Amino acid sequence: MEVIDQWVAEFFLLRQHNPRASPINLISALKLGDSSDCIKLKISSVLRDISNSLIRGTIDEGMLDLLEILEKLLLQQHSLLMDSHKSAYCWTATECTLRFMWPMFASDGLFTDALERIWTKRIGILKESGSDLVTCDLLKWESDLKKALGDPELYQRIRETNIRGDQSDVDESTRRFGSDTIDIANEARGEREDGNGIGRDNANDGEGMECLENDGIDNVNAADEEHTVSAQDQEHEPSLDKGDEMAARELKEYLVEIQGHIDPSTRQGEEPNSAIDHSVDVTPPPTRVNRTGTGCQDHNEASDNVNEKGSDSQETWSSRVRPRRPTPVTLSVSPLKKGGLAKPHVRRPKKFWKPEEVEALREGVKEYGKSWKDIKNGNPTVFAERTEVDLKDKWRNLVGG
DNA sequence: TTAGGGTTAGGC
DNA sequence: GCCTAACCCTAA
Repeated sequence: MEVIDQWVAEFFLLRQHNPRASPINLISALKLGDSSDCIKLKISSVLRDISNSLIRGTIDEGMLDLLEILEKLLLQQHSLLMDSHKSAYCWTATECTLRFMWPMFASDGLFTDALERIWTKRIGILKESGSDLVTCDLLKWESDLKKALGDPELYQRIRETNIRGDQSDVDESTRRFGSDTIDIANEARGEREDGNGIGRDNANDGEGMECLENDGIDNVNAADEEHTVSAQDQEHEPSLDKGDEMAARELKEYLVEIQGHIDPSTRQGEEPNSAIDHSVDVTPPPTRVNRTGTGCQDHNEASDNVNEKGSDSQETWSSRVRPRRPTPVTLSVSPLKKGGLAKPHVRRPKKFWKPEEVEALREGVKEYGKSWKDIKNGNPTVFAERTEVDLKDKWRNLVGG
């Protein structure tokens, strides 16, 4: 019976795209056991909930605790960390920082505090422990966010390209695309489609937003999400607070259960330890800052965040910002057929082969034959700026073919 | 992923 | 205009 329950749970996790529905409910109802597979399934359900929270903008820093605990649990089971787990951590950390960028400025201090609290202290500890949660993307975000502190132009650019879309200034046809939904969902699935995540950004993403190696939070379908959330927002807006409150409570209870796997002394009904429950109050003062006419827009006033304290009646900020794209990384080789070039049919600048490249190619052919991919992978430094096709073409020239 | 034909750009 | 090297496209 438990096997069937697992199937049902897996099906639910794979198919449900409603950010307002918590998969934890079903997992709990099915009364799954504590086997390794079941725990992974439960972890997946938590990741799905975090994904939903990101989509809805209801993420808070307590999620970072949760994700860190999940990593410990997986380590205990000698299981590998899922990419979606790492991505969730990166996005959550970034989201919890970005929310302080709008409408405030760096000089207001809250952004600085968030940098110190999340990136310097929390992630600093992870770095020291060699955590797998510290990914390339996370480090790039850290670099950019800290750089933005002393660079008003970068601060402004990040702020403008990562805030949530406007709900009042845009016309009806574009409103839905201004929502977090499509972007988050695109991010989640897009990189599976185009490999390197290149060339799929909208105009706001600007130059260089090219790198995303992870596969995002699993199972999110952009079209479904977009449709679902829009419809849900329209149909159920009056009950948002109550529903979110329940989801927050479910998630917290679930956290206790998961933590129990790590620390048997922690059991259902007990309060999570302080490491879990010390999520900060990220609700900024209720006063509004005048808009500056930078193209940034006013945002949805409806509060949909009960994970943050005091959000019942006052506006919160988590619904305004969310991580959008990984930080800029310039590829050394343009992807030829994946839309990575600004315009189609723009040729790469001609780059003549250096003698050491030719020599490495000769050696590579001796070792691997005409397996251009292996040759390139066998000498990634020398061939950093060459594609497999380049290698093939050069060899053709060399042998006079 | 690879092979092979086509295109482009620069030198002569 | 021809040759060459590098880049691009497409079929298998």
